[in-house]
Amino acid sequence: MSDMVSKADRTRQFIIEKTASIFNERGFLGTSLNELTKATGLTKGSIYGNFENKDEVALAAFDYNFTRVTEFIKSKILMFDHSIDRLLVYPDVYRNYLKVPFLLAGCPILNTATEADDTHPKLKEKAAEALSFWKKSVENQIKRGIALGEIKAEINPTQIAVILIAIIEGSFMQAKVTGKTTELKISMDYLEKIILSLKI
Amino acid sequence: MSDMVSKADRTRQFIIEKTASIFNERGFLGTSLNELTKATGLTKGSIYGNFENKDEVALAAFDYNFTRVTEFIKSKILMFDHSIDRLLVYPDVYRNYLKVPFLLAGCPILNTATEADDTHPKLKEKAAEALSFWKKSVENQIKRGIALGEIKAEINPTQIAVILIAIIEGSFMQAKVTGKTTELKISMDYLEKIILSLKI
DNA sequence: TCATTAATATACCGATCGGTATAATTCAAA
DNA sequence: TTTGAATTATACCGATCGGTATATTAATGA
Repeated sequence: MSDMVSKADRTRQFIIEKTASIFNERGFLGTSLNELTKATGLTKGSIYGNFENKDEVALAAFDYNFTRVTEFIKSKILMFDHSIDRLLVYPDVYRNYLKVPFLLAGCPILNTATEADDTHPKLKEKAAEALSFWKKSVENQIKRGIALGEIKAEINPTQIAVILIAIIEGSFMQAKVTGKTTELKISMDYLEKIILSLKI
Repeated sequence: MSDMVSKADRTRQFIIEKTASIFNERGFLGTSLNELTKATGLTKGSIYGNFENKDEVALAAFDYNFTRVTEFIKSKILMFDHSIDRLLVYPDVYRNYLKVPFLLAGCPILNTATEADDTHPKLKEKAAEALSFWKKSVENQIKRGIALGEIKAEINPTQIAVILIAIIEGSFMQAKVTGKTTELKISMDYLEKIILSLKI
């Protein structure tokens, strides 16, 4: 064994990477196994040798999609020290979502949540966990700002987190369906003002 | 002919009414013709005698769903004269979405937009038109308020409309996926403050 | 090098998909 | 009451769905 990573592990990862964007773009029901074989160049048997069923591929793909966005945001956030600058990363990233390849098909949470909420409990649960993680991250960022004396102490972290997420997701949907970035720009300008108003 | 409405017209309407909520809840791909026959008690031949294909049923169902929400909101709005009171109808309705049967499965625009944006151009177009209509309605309500001296003249109607829609849709998604109304309550409280801040 | 196992490909399964041709039925007007 | 048209039901189509048993190939350790 050369590197402690089995062939199967690598193939599994390969399948996830090649299909994740398809799941995000077309949804669970909109993605057939045939498309998975086309995207990977593998056969059905090969895919089912690495995953139990379509569900398992979709769940892994969601994790991959969400992690990609999360890591991207995280790397941008870590470029700043001040809590306000860190929070401003959100409007900055989503304002330019056309330039972020893996955001072009939309936010994985929004896409998954709306498709799965009444049809696919396991994917819904994934979306719920991801949403909770995002909310917690924003809350912690705000709490950090308060602790460092950068953000007003009377600010309610949960409230700001919920509003921030709502504005991003809601305007993201508008942008996707209208095909224009006007609404997104308006919303991100507004979100910036909210964030700046937190400053002490 | 008894009432100028043909049997076919009535059957067509019957099919729409019986299937609209299914399309909204399960999506276009998630709704099979078998489910349509079960929901209506009609057969496939009967459905295809009144609609050209599944697309046409789904498009009609979307119109029906959207009209229901629109009419509901409109009736509430017309109970008030003051522009601020009228705008407050939005947070009031969505805050209590659990009590509005046809909102339980989610907002038709959000559901349709996220499923169709990369897969179903015709449905996407419907969602885009509906969104545009909603935005225009809010804008007009604000313009009316400005004209009547009820809303500050420096307010940008488009901006407020976009933000209002974003907050509603974004927090609605959170509510649906978490199964809790906490986020919705927080967001609607915040939206109320925004609306009240428009007052002269 | 050889045997063993892990990984992939082939070929197929029953079920369901959306859709349709045609037959049976119901309806409205004469 | 009869007739022609409008409406609905029956029975079926080919295609595709997710999934699997089995054969083939490739990688691994002795």
